[in-house]
Amino acid sequence: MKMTEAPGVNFIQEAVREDLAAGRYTKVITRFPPEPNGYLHIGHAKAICIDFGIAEEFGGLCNLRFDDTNPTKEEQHYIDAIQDGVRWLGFDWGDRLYYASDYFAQMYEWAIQLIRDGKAYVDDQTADEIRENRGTLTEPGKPSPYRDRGVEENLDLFERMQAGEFPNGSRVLRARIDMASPNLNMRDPVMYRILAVPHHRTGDRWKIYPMYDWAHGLEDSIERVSHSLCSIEFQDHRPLYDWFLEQLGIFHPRQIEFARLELEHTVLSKRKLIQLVSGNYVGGWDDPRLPTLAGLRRRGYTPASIRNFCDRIGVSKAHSVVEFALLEHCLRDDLNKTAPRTMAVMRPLKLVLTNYPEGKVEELEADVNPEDPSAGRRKIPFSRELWIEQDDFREDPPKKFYRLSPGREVRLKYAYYITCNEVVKDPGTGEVTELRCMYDPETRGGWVPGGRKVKGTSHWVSAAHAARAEFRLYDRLFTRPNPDEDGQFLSNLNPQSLEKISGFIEAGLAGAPAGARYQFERLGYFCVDPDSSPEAMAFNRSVSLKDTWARIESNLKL
RNA sequence: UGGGGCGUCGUCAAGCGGUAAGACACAGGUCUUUGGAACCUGCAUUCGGAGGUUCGAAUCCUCCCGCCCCAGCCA
Repeated sequence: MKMTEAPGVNFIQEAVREDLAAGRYTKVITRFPPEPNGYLHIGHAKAICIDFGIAEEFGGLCNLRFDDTNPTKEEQHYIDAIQDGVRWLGFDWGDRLYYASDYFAQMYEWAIQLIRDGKAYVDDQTADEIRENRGTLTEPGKPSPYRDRGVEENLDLFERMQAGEFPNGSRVLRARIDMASPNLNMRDPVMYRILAVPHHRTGDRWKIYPMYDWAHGLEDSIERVSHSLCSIEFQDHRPLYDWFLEQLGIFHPRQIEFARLELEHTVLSKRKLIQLVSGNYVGGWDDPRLPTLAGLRRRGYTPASIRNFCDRIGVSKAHSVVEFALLEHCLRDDLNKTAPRTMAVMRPLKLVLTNYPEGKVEELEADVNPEDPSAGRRKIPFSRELWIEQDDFREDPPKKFYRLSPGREVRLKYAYYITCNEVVKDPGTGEVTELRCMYDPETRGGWVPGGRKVKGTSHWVSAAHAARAEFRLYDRLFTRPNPDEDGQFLSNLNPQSLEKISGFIEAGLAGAPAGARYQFERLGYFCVDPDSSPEAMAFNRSVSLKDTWARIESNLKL
């Protein structure tokens, strides 16, 4: 890594810095405010990194606040899962765990204040009427017939809304702002709706629930949040956010918006993710092909790699779609330094060393991680019959193919030089079923005293010692970079996004705990899936190693 | 066509009037018991377009073009 990288100050850091310098705020408080109605995904990870990152950078604090203002969609188990996800990502909110629902009483008081000031009114129009009278993008809205109701009547009606006297949806409380505003959000937005349904935290205490625009700024204000960071679609809501705070004359946080993350070949909208899960297009919220935190975690992504990714994509207001390759790079970068190496064969081809004594077993030594000498060495059993990768042999090798072929000598990693003498085929299909080779006893460990070089090195496992294992190979979930480009994202699913194959692992790996990560040499990074057992190990391929040969070969074909 | 926002390399993204950072990707090379990693080299005479201001413009002004968001009693 070069040290020429600029300090990198994004526009939010700049704004916070200025606010502090100007004395507008004395302490930086941010918040991550998920609604507990779904699972966290990598887009949330970006927001989490920004929210907690800004707080930390300026010596402040970040609140974890559940924005639980809509009991029809929210559930306790989402609250648990979200906390688990934030913690896993590596962030700590300490004792700053808050709920919007804890502020409902205060919000109610403030609503009464606005009614008294003539700045809010109860509207008896139906939802359809409200929509029709809101006007359009080019035409102003029409005032509600109830807009000029007297203060006492509004007060009475509002109290009775909360008392449960009216059916759901029959009335709303609206802010009295400007029905002709070019910003639709300012055309007398709804503050409360009647929703006599039990809330997962407040039970049946409330018959009315606050809307986002009314509630969010108040929540921020109550918590003395200095900088309320959110995504770009809330820009149009900022005038309203500010309006409520001004009318109430309470502590006024600053809302700053940034572009949300989009990733190629996947979807990050709650709605689409739900469709994938409930339609059984994937195995669940933690399907390793999903960009959910649970999915990435099961796939083998490390928290550090995701944080690093969020760091590298930067923060701006420009609509951006990041290539998947960057996320993969961040994972490889992390795992290369930390993952223990081991050998596994995904697509086995039998190899017999004809001059190696039958029944003999040697213990050979190998690095656990060549990038990290402190990781030590490990022992691997070697014997006469081995499994190697089918891809490592070509009967008729193309140009630049350095691996094994008839008459050619290659190295078995950490073991011996071998030469292929005979190719055994299935007489029926012509398929290569076995390679018969000779090893050079002088090359033990994979070195040759004189310096005779060999161009290829293959990984292998001893047939007598290896354990069977399942490998789950994942590919992009969608074939198109922008899956919903045609509005038909479900029809753009990649039918080859999951391939399960059976191969061999070093025996010592059986029994490795779920979540354990390894590099299978020359193949990629894998992690133990939770549905493994010592007798039936299953490994998820987190990401492959870069494959130069595959690139050369595909360039040759072009 | 109302309002808001955004347009700098294939993808992100610095740049804040003084003569286009960096990362990923890609291409070539060195090295190598992972065709991995590491290392080296190359990769925007140009910043959506056109005018203008200026000794000097990606940065300032004007007009134009394109993309995104907003008409939930969702957040």
